[in-house]
Amino acid sequence: MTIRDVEKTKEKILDGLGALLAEEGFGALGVNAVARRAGVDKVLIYRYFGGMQKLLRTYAIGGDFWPSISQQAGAALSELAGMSLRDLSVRLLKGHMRELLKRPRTQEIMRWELLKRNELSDELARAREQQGLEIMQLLGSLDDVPPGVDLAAVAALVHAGLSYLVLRAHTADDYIGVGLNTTKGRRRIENAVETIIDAVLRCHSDEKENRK
Amino acid sequence: MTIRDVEKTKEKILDGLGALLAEEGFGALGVNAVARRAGVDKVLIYRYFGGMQKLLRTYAIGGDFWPSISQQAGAALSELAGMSLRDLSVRLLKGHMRELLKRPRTQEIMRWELLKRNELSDELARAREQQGLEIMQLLGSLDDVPPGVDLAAVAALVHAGLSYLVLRAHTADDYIGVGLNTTKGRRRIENAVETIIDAVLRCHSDEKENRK
DNA sequence: TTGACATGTCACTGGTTGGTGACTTATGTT
DNA sequence: AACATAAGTCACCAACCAGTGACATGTCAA
Repeated sequence: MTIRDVEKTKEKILDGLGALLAEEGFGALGVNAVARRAGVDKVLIYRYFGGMQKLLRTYAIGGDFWPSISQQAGAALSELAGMSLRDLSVRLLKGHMRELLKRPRTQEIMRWELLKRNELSDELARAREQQGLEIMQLLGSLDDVPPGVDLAAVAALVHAGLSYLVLRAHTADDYIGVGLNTTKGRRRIENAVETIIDAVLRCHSDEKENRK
Repeated sequence: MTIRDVEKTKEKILDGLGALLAEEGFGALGVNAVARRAGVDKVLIYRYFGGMQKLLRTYAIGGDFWPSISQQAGAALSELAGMSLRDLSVRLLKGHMRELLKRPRTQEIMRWELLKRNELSDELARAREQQGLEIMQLLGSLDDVPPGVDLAAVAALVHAGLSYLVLRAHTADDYIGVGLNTTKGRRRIENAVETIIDAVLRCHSDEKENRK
């Protein structure tokens, strides 16, 4: 009765998984649920993907979930070369938040990544880690990195903070008095990023002697 | 045959839930699993707690999950009064990470909080938010907050970053090249906190004019 | 001691899960 | 036209799930 088109069916399955993930979260995931949502017999999931695990892998690896460096920066890679370390850092961090806000499915995958360690989570982490390192390489190549500042650690901390605040916005409205779901709150967060980057990149003297 | 002690049984159930949560994560949660783990008939969960939902609420609200302010600061409240804004901020943030690292069940609750919004997640968020505001009040009362710096937003960002890195350590080993499960990596993160706080609290001048 | 009730055990339901084998039917090749 | 194979449907399995009713038994008050 139905048209027989493998690619189309595969697509339906992946779309169904994505929709289910975005709307219900991964708590609702399962072969039956995905098949039902995709309007497809679940046996096809086994035949085409080899089971739920591999389907998830195909989905998470293949999709357009992870914004590229230029997407995060909001500019072509060629333009980035001329920027100052400060501008580049701020652009990338702000862009990270902005892009992540636009991608509910990516958020869902990130939430899912926090749960349980397995081969897939490791694979996702590896891919993401590589991009992070590329970005740090880009930043580190600039010559005005202040001495005594562990830029990677600072960037990791701020980057992680932005990620968490975006993920947290899904289930909470405020974080230490900062609104997570208002434009005002988001601007406060963006300004905090600027404040931190500006301060760290400028005030680097007497960092060492002060610590001990 | 068995001793009949309601309180003991309730405790067994809550302990079972906690152990299950810490070891398997909330993916494995359920009336049957908890009852099995606690060595108790599941019907008692319904009788004593009114179902899984309310059991979870009792668990999450009642337990010693959220470190107090003095726990985070690693000092009595009375001692905190004399500290500088810089020292207090650093102590609280570092303490937050340290305490969170020691509490796998709290981590699990936090992961769970990210998933789905409901009455319980709202209640947890409210309680946590209140403590966060208390801390900010404590910090804000000090008179050396630099003008033009949104301390709450900066604190929220760093606090969120530490939280995310701790949660992430469960399923990944690195974050932008920073080790999450090594003492060296944790020290880098702690130093980054210091770097940021130091820089933000000291370099506040010409913040405004520079932005535009 | 008797009776009432709280405490805990057991068995069962209806529904869902992941997974598999058998089946029908369309498609494309010879 | 005959055929092999791929595409999709269907029925079924054992295991698990949440939830409930019936029952046995310990505890305590009258």
